[in-house]
Parts: sequence; structure tokens; C-alpha cells
Amino acid sequence: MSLRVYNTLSRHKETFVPLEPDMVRIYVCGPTVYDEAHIGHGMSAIIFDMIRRYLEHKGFKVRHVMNFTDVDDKIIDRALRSGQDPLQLAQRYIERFREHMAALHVLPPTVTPRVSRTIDEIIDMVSRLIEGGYAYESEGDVYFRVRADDDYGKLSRRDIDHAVSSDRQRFGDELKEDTADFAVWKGQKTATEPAWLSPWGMGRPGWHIECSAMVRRYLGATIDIHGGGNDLIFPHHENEIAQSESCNAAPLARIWMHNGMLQLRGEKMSKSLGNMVTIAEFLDEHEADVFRILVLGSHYRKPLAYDAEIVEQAKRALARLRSGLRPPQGSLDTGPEVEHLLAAATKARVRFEQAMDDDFNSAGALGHLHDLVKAINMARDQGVGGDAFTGAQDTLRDLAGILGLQLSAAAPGASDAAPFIDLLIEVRTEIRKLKQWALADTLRDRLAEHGVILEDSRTGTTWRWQD
RNA sequence: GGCGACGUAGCCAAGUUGGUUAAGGCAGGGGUCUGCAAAACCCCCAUCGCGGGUUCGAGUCCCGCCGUCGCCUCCA
Repeated sequence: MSLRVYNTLSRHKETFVPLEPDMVRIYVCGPTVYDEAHIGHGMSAIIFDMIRRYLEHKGFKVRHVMNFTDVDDKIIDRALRSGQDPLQLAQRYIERFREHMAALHVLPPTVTPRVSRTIDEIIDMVSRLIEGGYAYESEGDVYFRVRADDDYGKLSRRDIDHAVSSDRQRFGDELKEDTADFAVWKGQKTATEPAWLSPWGMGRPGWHIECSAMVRRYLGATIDIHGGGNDLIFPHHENEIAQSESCNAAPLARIWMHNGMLQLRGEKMSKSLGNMVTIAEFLDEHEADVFRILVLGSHYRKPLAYDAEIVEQAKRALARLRSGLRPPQGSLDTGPEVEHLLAAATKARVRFEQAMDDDFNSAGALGHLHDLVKAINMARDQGVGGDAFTGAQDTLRDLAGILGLQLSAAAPGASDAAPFIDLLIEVRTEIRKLKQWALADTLRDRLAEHGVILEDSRTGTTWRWQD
């Protein structure tokens, strides 16, 4: 079955056919690095990581490019206020970002270009735009001539006149021919801001041009998928399209994918509103898989309301998925129970793929994983073991892995305390044989106080760390 | 004001090219197992914001209304 993907440009799901068979070129807008990344960035990263993993699962070779905006007004502001070098400040947050992504098990993109290292390509592109009549210099700045682009506004579905009327009230920018025009190159205003030599004097790139230049350099004129948060549709992606398509005379991206916003207390979480939870804060308290389940548990295009309760629910859902990986308790390897389990594993695989093929419906896919967990647990209760059992667990691990879930709980044996806990359990087992229930229960309760959960079963006592 | 999205059980949420029983998770209730507990398993728990319309048939299409949210300025 073929993959269908919702395209913001057409507002429809389209059958996905890459330009080159077996190869997908994808560009995702990355962060402006002037502060700690928040879980909204994490959400976006996880969504595109899921997409990339699934594409790879489908057999595509994925060339995935994500930029770091390391030259920007806010970086400059922040740096100057604290007496730092803007590029060094950006460098530090790039490193932080990478650490956080690794902690969230987000695969590193194939290439992560930065504005500060793409200046030549940007200048080249700006020059071409000027040559083509799509941009003009004005006192050291260069502006894109929006009126020269006949299909400007096609992505965000707005017409220039509206943009103009709302813009005109805010800016009285005499340097522009038209108030809807936007900067592709900004002349240097003060000696303290980073600047590079260009045909238009010292200056730095406008915000949108970097992505156009990076796409062109690392992926070519036309790519398969261009992605980002839906808050980037206008003006950022609209302007990228304008620049790239005017420069290259080719479509920028076949498919535009946009994820919904993470909202906190009913509002979009953003740095400017100051209502944010950083990735570091989240990971201080919860595992990476919890966040991934939280994000992939709803559709990527929908807004996601974040609060303590959905974190708790995601935590439970994770524990539930993990229950499917507990060892078998029997060795039954033939019979209807085994057949049922095998059928469930096959069904899970098929349904998982169907869901994911339908515009990366990860929430539906997770549901099918839960169905498989139920079948595995039922089989365990029925005494199924052997290859059929471990095979079904492999399927679970495999499918979860496509979503980027680790599912590995902190292994009980991995702690220094493990030998002592095992010893206590041995002693308690003897106590239970003597039916000294009060003492046995006390032991269990006291261990629970230290986060060690004991579970008695016919085959003995097992323990695990509290979730 | 312009553009767009969303509204499914107590909570999260899938399903909308119309068609047998509206996924799944969490919480809750009942039961099995257990010395007890935990875990697991079994059973129960919605007619899809509201009002019209199209149709043999609509959560799924159309119109209106209400509500929530996003973009229109930097933002994943």
C-alpha cells in the first residue's frame, strides 16, 4: 500500500512519490538558537524524526537537512545584553540543542547547516534575485519584490493586498518599494552585530533566505518534503517559496508538511509569551519515551494541549506497552493460543503500516501496538513461550522502534543495589514459606518506599523499579 | 477585520474518497488469579458541539450557529 501525505500547499492528502525512486530529500526548519529549547521544539523534532524513521522503514534513503539559525536579531540582542559574542552564544545553544535531541532519541539530521557558514551561497542567491528583477538594493539592504512573484501567497492562501494593509499600519518603511516586501539582506547598523562583506556592503542575511540557500546547496532546487511548525507557514515558508522559486524557476518542495503547536495552559507555548517548559526540565522528571508517546499519541497536524495530566497518561501508556516485553511464564509452543498470538502479531504489523501510510497516523499506529501488547500478555497468561512468544515481542519492539520508542525500562540488573535486592527477595521467599505474612508484607512495603516494586507470582517473585 | 484549523465517552485520542459491532490508552465499576497486594487476563462504561439539509444510509458531505485555538510581527 502506498504512503499518503497531507500537503499544506494543496490542502489534501497526496500519494507520496519522491523525485528519485528510493530517495527522499527532506528539509525541516530548525530553531533559532538564542535560548534553551522548549518542549514545543521537542515536539516538532520528534514528529519529523518519526516521519524520517518511517520513510527509512519503507525503504527510502533519506537525506534530511535541518538548519540552525545562528544569525538573528534576538541572538544579537541576547548576546549584547550579556556581553557575549553572538556566534559563541549561538554555538553554545546549538550544542545544548544537540544534547537534548540525543536525549529524546531524535536521530541526527544528515546535515545541519548554519547561517554563519552559508553566507557565500546566500550572497549568490541574493545576487541572482537582483539580476532576475526579483529583488532590489536600498541603502545597503536588499528587499524581495513581492509584486514580481505572481503566485506569492499560494501556500498561506492570502493575497498581497491584505498583507500590505496590515503591514502598512506597523511599518512606515521608506526603504521598501512596497510594504509587503521583505528583507533578504540587512545592511549592518552597528559595529557590534555580526556582518559579512557583500556586494551591497557589510551586512547579514534576512531570516528567510537562509533556508532557500541551504535547500539549494544541500538538496537541490526541488525537494520532496519541506517541513516545520505551522506557525512558519506565513511569512517564513511563503517567503522561502517566493525566493527559491523566483531564483530557481522550479518548485521548491513537492510536499509541505506542518505540525500543530504544543499549547500550554491553553495557549501556544512560545519564548515571547514566557510560558514554556524546557526539554531539560521535562527530562529531569520524565523519560524520553514518555514525551514521545505524548507527542505521537495524537495526530501531528493537530494542536496538542500540554498539562500534567496528559504526561501522567503518557507515562501509564508507556508502562502498558512495556508490560508486553515481560518474559514468558511457560513454554507452550503449539496450539490455538500460539496461533492466536502469531495472528495478532501479523495483524499488528499490517495495521500499523496502514495507519502510518495514512499521513503518518502515529496515534492509530500506537493503538495497534496496544492491541499487540494485549495479545502478548494474554498469551503469557496462557503459558505460551518459545519462539512464537519472543517473535511477537520482537514485532512489538520492532514496530515501537519505527516510532522511535525505546521501550527498555531501566533493567533491574543494572543497579548496584540489585544483588542486595535479590538477597532480600530470597529471604522474603523463605519468610513466605513460613507464612509470616506480616513480616513479608513489611519487607515489600519498605522496598516500595525505595522505589522497588515486588511482584509475587506462581513462578516466584520479580522486582522492578517504580515507573 | 482577513486566512486557517479544531470540537468524538470523566480525561487523552483514532476513525471523515458516507455503509456490518465508533480503535487504543488513562481513570472508574465488576470478576479471575493471589495469603494479601501488584501485575496480567475477562466483562462493563460514548451515537460523535448545536440546528437544519442531501441520501436508501452521515461522526464522515452541504448550509447556519455556538465554542476553542493558530497565523496575519519574532516563533517548531
